[in-house]
Amino acid sequence: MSDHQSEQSESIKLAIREAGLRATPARIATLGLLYEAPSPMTHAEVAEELRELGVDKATVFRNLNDMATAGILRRTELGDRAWRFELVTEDDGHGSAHPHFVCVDCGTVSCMDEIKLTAGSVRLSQEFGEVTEILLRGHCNDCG
Amino acid sequence: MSDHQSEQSESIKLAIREAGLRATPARIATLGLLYEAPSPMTHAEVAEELRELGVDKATVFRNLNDMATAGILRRTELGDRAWRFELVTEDDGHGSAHPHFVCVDCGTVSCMDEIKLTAGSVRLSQEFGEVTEILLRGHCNDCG
DNA sequence: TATGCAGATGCAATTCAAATGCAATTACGG
DNA sequence: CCGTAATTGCATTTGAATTGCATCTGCATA
Repeated sequence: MSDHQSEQSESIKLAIREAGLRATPARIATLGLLYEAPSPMTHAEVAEELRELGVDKATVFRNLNDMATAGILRRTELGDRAWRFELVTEDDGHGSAHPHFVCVDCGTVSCMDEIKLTAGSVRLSQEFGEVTEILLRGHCNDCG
Repeated sequence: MSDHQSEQSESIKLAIREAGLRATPARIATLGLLYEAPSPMTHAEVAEELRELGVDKATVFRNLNDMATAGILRRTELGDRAWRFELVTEDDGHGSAHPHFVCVDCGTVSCMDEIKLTAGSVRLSQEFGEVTEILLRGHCNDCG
């Protein structure tokens, strides 16, 4: 028991450093937030939460982008012209075409490990290039 | 032979009016453009093309949005914070899931009319919700 | 064919997320 | 504990997208 908080905090710091970035309070708080969040958060949402900690908007923006670039976060755009960020967990790291379902209403991202293209489609898709991501977007059951 | 141009122009006008909008030069030109386009165009791209005709940016923006709302155009967001528009054709039996390939390097968007999910995947995807868009992202052949 | 007007347009101004420049601050390897 | 490069705060800038408003115009009607 006892120090869940600091344990989590420690592993968060670790993750940040492993990504080649410094473990600053703003970044730790950001990851802590996203860890609790049930769905991806926007720049603005994170900034709002961190403002009371005295963290500047621009810092939040830079951190989210930097951590996304570093691979700790996933950055998605759901069609409302606002970037959303969520933690990238180890178990969704698998390499190539990795299908996700994104609800354009609530922003929830679900992994669809079983979804596949037809064999013919896979062949056809190779004529366009190397597919690294498959994204299905729509309205999730919770949002109707 | 002869007046292909005006024939097309006429059917375009028809389509606009059927959607409950007025067939103005700007709209006719917009649809003409999208008719030729091999893949969806952004607000900016259309505006750029129509500028030489003396059409204002704002007008292009409003028209694209209006025609999308009216159902003549399909408006999609491919993850790069730019709305893209393409004609909705009758034979778009795939009114819903219409696959696109987006090159994450050069931003080129291609239509993938033939790409399909396996039947099992379609069933599985319905457990998540109503899929309105299928997006494949990756590196196109030109970008390596 | 002439006419009225709701719908459409052009232009300017505004909005708002996102990006940037720079000086001050801070994490952290040594 | 220090030095330095990364990070931050604050102000400013960018840039696509949207809006307000006065002026036009497509087109339904007489």
